[in-house]
Amino acid sequence: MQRNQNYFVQELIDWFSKAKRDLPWRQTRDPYKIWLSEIILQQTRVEQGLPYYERFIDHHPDVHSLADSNEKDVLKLWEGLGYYSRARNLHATAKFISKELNGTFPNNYQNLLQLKGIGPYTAAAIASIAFKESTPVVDGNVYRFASRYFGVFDDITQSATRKTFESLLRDIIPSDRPDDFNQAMMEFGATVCTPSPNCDQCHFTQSCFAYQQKAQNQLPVKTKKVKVSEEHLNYLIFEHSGKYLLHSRTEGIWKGLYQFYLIRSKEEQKELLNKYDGKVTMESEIIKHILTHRRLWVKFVTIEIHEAKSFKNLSKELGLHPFSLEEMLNLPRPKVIVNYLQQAVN
DNA sequence: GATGCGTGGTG
DNA sequence: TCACCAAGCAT
Repeated sequence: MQRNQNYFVQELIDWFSKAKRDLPWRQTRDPYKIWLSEIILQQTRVEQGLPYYERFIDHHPDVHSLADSNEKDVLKLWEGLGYYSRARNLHATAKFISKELNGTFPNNYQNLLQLKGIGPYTAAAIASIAFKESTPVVDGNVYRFASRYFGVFDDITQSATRKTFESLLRDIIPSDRPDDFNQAMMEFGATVCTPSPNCDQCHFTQSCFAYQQKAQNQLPVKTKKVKVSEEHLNYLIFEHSGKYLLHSRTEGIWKGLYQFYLIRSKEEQKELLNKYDGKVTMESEIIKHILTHRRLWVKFVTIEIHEAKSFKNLSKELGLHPFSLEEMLNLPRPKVIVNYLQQAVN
């Protein structure tokens, strides 16, 4: 196994030396230039970031020049690239390195990680490329390529999964060429093992888990982003002789806590009433109360939400989370609550 | 740990 | 058309 992995690493680095794109930050080991390129390339394609890199180097060839600039000018140079906090952090870090560190860059992963705008990926990239530290980078390309090649099914949207990949790669990253290995992994993911992979031009199909299992489209595992669609929270507030009808949640989050009756639905309130008319369910019994028992004071409060927001967070935001029974008895009158809810929606 | 942050490309 | 994605980070 170890022998096979050595073979994989060697083939990958050989491929990289032949196929790598000729990019300006690959012509230098100046940590300032490596750093600048990595910040620009965060969530940004090479073609989009390249002209910005050139412009920054023209205006600010070293960290002192950038530090002596002002934030407004830096933002002007950044204009159109997006994620503008990157520019503010870039400038702040340039000032820190220039003034506090006398222009000397931190030269290892842990110290780089302390700098503003530098997270796990960027710290590993700079440490390996500028300082030859054997620390693996894990970015979107690496997740894709490594999960397919090695057959890793961990959900990459879970932050704990980063450790799985770091550990796997730490075992195979060659200590003499961590820079080439890291860049080769990313370059391969960016040009061959793309989301819709180019397996016909891949060197590694013989030993690729996904290719052999025809699982390219199953990897990497990424839990689906929740589709954004409307949903209604229908709160039923019953009042009779100054008393309010509540119930205790029987399951899920907030089990045992009290709340007003709630019917979650995709439908508008009117369709909801039609849907439950005549059906024998707990909820329909409540609907019947609404329709027939006029002496009950009943108010429907319907709130439109998007599924993209978790129910838990939205409820908290709107102040709809259930209360203990004791708290519930001390609530203001329902009408006040209704007004509050409607305001919260606006 | 979930969420917001931006612009541009892709199938 | 549009969901998804691209060398992530801060909060």
